[in-house]
Amino acid sequence: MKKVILVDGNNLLFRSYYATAYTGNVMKNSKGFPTNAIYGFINMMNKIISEEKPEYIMIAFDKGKTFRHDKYQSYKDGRSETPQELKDQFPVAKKICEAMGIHYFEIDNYEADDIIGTFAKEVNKDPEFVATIISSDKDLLQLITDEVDVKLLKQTGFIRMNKQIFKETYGVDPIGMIDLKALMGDASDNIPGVKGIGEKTAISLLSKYQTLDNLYAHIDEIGGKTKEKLLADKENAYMSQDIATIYCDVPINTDLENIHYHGMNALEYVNLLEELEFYSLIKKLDIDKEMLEQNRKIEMRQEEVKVEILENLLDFKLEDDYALYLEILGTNYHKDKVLGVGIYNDKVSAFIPFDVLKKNPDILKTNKNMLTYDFKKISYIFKNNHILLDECEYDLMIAGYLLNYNIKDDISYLAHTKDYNIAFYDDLFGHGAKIHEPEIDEIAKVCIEKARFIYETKDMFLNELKEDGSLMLFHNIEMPLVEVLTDMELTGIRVNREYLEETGKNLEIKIEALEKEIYEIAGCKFNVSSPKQLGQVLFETLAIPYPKKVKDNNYSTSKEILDKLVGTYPIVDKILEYRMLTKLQSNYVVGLMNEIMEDGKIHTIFTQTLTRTGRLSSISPNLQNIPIRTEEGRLIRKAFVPEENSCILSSDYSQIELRLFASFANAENLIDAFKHGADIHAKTASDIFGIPIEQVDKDMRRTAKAVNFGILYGISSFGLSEDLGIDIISAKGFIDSYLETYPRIKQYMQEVIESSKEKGYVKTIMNRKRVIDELNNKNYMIRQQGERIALNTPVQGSSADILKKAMIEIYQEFKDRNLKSKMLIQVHDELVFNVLNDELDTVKEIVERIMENTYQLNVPLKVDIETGSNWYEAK
DNA sequence: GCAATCACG
DNA sequence: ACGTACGTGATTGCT
Repeated sequence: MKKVILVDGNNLLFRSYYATAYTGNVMKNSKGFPTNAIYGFINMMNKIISEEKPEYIMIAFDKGKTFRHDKYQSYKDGRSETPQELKDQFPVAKKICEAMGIHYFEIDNYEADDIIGTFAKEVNKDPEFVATIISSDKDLLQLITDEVDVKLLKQTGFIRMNKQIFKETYGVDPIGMIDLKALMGDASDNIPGVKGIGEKTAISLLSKYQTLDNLYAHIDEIGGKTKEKLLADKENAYMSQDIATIYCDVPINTDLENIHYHGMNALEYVNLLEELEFYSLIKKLDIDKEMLEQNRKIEMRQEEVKVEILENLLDFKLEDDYALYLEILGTNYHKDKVLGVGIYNDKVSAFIPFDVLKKNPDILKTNKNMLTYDFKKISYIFKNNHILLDECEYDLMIAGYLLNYNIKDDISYLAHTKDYNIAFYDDLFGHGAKIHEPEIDEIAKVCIEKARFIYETKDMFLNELKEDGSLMLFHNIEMPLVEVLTDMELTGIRVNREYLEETGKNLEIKIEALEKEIYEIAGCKFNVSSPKQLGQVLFETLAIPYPKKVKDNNYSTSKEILDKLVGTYPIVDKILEYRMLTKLQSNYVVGLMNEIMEDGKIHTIFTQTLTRTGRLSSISPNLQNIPIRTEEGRLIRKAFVPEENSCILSSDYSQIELRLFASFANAENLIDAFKHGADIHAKTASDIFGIPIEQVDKDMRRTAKAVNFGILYGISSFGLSEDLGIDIISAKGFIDSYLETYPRIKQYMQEVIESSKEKGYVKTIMNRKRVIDELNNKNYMIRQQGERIALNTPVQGSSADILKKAMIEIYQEFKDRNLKSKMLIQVHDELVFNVLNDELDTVKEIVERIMENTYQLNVPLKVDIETGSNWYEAK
């Protein structure tokens, strides 16, 4: 059997276009050429090829007005005009087909359907062949035969329609589809059919009379209104039949050997992908990259860099500001091998291998300005290896981040957006397990290219920052923060390994016991950590009623669901406990122990250029999500201990986000409450329930607290009801009551949404700008999400701004006063320090003063400070 | 490599 | 009728 694939090209492109176009922002390359339909099209074609493994394949496209228009001028009337952005993509898609090695057909006056029909007919003639048609258009189902089936594309996935399934679904043979349409018409193609006859009647008529001809031959057997309708529209019925019939004799060469699939022309294909800027697709290709590189025309805007590898530094001197790029082998600069640095300015274009640099640790202390990409990485590595370094006032990674570019470790992504064609890191060095060290010449070249990119684009990026009004943020917050974070990363936090080991053993015992109990109740052994297996055991084997509507035939076993079953089914309690304990074990006991370095400390990396709000993130390991909400989890914090003669001090802002929100909205009522140091959730409860604050009970306070949180996130009655476990109506009641009580908040929220929609972005108090594409989206849900982002970002982002500013000032004051205490960790609204015992009072005073006063608002900022002999005690 | 889950603010 | 609170990271199971 030889497999033939017949693809409806028009259908695929339309689907791909509309699959993403509803966002209102069609994907384009940097030249502004729309690419979204092609992107989806390529992915779909790759999928088809990998799934079907065809020996023969062709794609058909529509061309010109079809013969159907001549016969029936209203054919396809009422369809909206094809958007120009989609039209533009057709010619390129055809080029892609050619490059992929797939023959495409377009014949004037015929639709893709007809071409496919013609090939299907050919396949039917030759018993050696079978065919599969790919489309989401049900019209093509009429072509189904014993040799031809249809892969009917759905929103997700597909249905394979063959003769048998078709008959079961529609009650007639596939060819009967035509007569079905003749009777019921087709609104999408504006085929009239018989007026007043729909799918139900049409199917029942045809299952009795099989064909249109036969039906009219026995018209007298039919009674009443149906007969009248059939007779009145007989002409339309036959005309519709004609139009609905796919024409299977298009004048083309149907020799199947012409559509034999031999695979792509890699060179041509990659050149096209490059033009389209589909770098991710290029990377996925499994081809000989070197051969390709040599063959393909590289249109680098830049001329080749000069590459000088310095094995000794006798003649090396830097007399001007310079860009420096440091390359490592991997993604974790705390652990991975350092390869060397590329250095570039108008006079120098050189690479210094790291071992050479280590032997000359003062060669880069020039008192000129250094320009960088990821200054924190450089400064960490230099300081860790006792290499002196110059001041840095410009880091491209941070500039790009503030400008809303998508920043990755690999500078090449940013470079490509500015037409610098620098090799991607993964292509040169590999990824994950396949990582390897290339020849030094290659490393040197790419490293210098990166330095040149930094050097040459500095003024341009600074200008962009200036236009956005973010220069202050850049110079006064983010750049100075680098040194603070470097110091925190270098310092690290001491960890009690024995304590973790002990905890791990205890957990192990409890987990094993629980496992046994769970198997016993379930009556079988299974992997409790597998949501799939667990779902089956709970809701099928044990037949526990599923508390929510079943989605996609899949049971969720999330905490949210299981919590509803707690107390009723003992196994559920045990599973939740099992989950909690295994989480502690794998993530916090084993996970943290693996991250302890030789000095007995954990050194996290603070990612400064990732979050969309301005917060930091913490990786390898994440020290911003150490448990605290449950006692068992919280005990993990006992493993984080101070140095000699020191204690742990934790200082966290009380309700900073709510204070900011009240301040921005100028909600006097709330601001006053904060000024008087009231319990803000109790105060809110008193206001929305309209009772004196003394009468607020626990439950009311809890409700008010949830509403306060909800407001910060851009509340919805559904979300609140889920959170509180109440019905949506009551939740809506609370929200309405809140907004009535605080009309300023309501007004502020409306203003934020309005202005953000107009501008397309929001800003924080320190002019951190977040572009929100979702705001003017055509899709309601996405627009709503944009509005929530617009409401939340100024709050979350300003809070981040303030804490960053405080960190810089605290760091500076420690330095100025020669304190030995150290800032260790930042957790969004909290700072953790190692404090020398004899510095405790001083540090407390500094931290509290700076955090509370670093930024003046019309609400006070308050911090709570605790100390202890470990992080657990400092609560 | 992705989805599900759950840890934090 | 939709599908639902903002921002993160690590581990596990599974394709």
